[in-house]
Amino acid sequence: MTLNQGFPLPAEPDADRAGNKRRDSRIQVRNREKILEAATEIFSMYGYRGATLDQIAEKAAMSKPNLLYYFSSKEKLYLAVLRDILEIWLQPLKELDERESPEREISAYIDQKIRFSQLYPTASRVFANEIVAGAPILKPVLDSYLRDIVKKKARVIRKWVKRGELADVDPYHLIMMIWAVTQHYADFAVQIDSLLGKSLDDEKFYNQTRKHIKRILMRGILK
Amino acid sequence: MTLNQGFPLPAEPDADRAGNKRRDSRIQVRNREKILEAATEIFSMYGYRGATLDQIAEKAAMSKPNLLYYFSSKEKLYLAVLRDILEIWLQPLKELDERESPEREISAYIDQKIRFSQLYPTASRVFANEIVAGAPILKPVLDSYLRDIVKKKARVIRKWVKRGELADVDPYHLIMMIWAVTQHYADFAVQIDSLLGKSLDDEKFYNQTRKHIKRILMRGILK
DNA sequence: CTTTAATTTTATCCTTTGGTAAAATATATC
DNA sequence: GATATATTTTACCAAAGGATAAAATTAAAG
Repeated sequence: MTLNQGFPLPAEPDADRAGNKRRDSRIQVRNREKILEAATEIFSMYGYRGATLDQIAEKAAMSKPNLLYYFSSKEKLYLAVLRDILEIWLQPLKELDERESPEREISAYIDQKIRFSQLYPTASRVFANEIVAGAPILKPVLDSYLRDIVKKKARVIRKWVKRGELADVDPYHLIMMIWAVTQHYADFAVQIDSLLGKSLDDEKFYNQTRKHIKRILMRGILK
Repeated sequence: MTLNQGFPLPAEPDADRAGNKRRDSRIQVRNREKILEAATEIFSMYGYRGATLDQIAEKAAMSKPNLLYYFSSKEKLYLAVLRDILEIWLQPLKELDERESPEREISAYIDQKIRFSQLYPTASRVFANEIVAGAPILKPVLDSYLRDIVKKKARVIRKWVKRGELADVDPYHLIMMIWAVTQHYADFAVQIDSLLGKSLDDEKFYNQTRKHIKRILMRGILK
C-alpha cells in the first residue's frame, strides 16, 4: 500500500521519520512497509491504546528500538497507519459522477466498498476502531475533509432524485447505509464467521454477498 | 440496567464479587451499578486492553482498590459489562414471530434495534469494540448461543419467503444488513455528528432515521 | 579497502497499570 | 452503645510499556 500522497492529516514533513537525510533506501522502504503492516494488524485488534509497540515489533520481526528508529513514537506510527487507510477508504466516494446514471454509479460504488472490505479488512477495522473510540485523532479530518466530500456527493444524489431517476431518499442516510452494510462484512468478520463459517476471502461468498446487498439496496432506492 | 439473568457467559457464582456473604446491600447495588456504567463508557472508548482501572474508578468517583473490592479483576468487570449488553442486544431478535406477517415483524425488529442504538449507544460501542477486536471473549458465545438463535430466526424468514410474503432474500444477509445499518448509528455516532451535526438523541433525527432505514429496507425485501 | 553513514542491538530509565495488604472508617445488629 | 461486619483508604509492589543512549554491526561511497 502506502499511498499517502498529501493526505490532510497533520503530516509535518519528516514527522514520522527519525532524522536521516537520504530517504527511501531499499531497507528504509521495506522496513517501513513491514512495520505499517504489522501495526495495522495489531491496532485493528487492540485499538490505539491497547496496542503495544512490543507486539508490533514482534509481528514485524524486529526489536522495539529498531522499530522506533523508523517511527519515532507510537503516535506517529498510528498517524501513518491512519493516513494510508483514509486515503483508500475515501477514494471510491470521490468517483461518484452525476453525469452517469444512479443505477450504474451507486452500483459501482457498492462494488468498490465491498471490495475494500475484502482486500483490506484489517485496515477497515483500524478505521472502525478509531471511529467507535470517538475519533480522537481523526475528528478534525471528519469535520473538514470528509464533510466536504460527502456534502458534494450528497448534492449529486439529490440531483438524481430531482431528475426522477431515484426514489426520494435522503442522500446522507443513503451514503451511510452503504457504508454500514459494506463495512460490516470487514469489521464484524468474526461474527459472520461464527454464524456462517464464511468470509469475504471465499470468492463465492464474496459474490453472493455483493449481489445480495446490491439487490436489496438497489430495489430500495430505484424508482 | 443490570438485566443479566442466567446469561451464557462463564458466570461462576460470585465470580465477580469479592467474597462477601450477605449480598445486595443498598451500597452494594448502587456501587456496582455505578461501576458498570463507568466501565461501559471507558471500555467503549478504549476497548478492553486500552481501558484502565484508574480511568474507570475516577469516572465512578471511587478509588481503584475500592473498585476492586466490587469486581475483583479487570477481566471480571469486563465480563460483567458484556453480559449485561449481550442480553439486551439479543432480546429483540428472539421476538421475531413467524405467525405474524414479515412486514409487521421485520418492521418491529428494526424499530427495536434502532431504539437500542438510541438508548444504549455506549453499550453498543463496547460490543462493537469486542467484535472488531476479534471477539476474544465473546467468541464462544457467538459460536453457540447467538448461532442457534440466528439459525432459528433464519428459518422463520425462509418460511416467509416460501409463503411468498417476502422477496427471495437470504435470511442471514438480511439479518446482518439490519444489524449493520441500525448499529451504525450508535457505533459511528461521531462520524454522523461530523457529517450532520445530529445524533439519535435528537428525537426528530431519530424518527427520520428510523423511517428512512425502514423505507429502503422494506421496499428492498417486500414483494 | 577504507572511511563514512545507516541500521541494529543491548542496556536502561521512568511511568503507568493491575493488583494486594493492612489499617482505618463506617454501618448494621443486638 | 458495644461488637461484629462491611466498606473505604493508604501505602505499596511487580510487571509492562513507551522511550532514549550509546555501543556494535552492516551497508554504501569513494
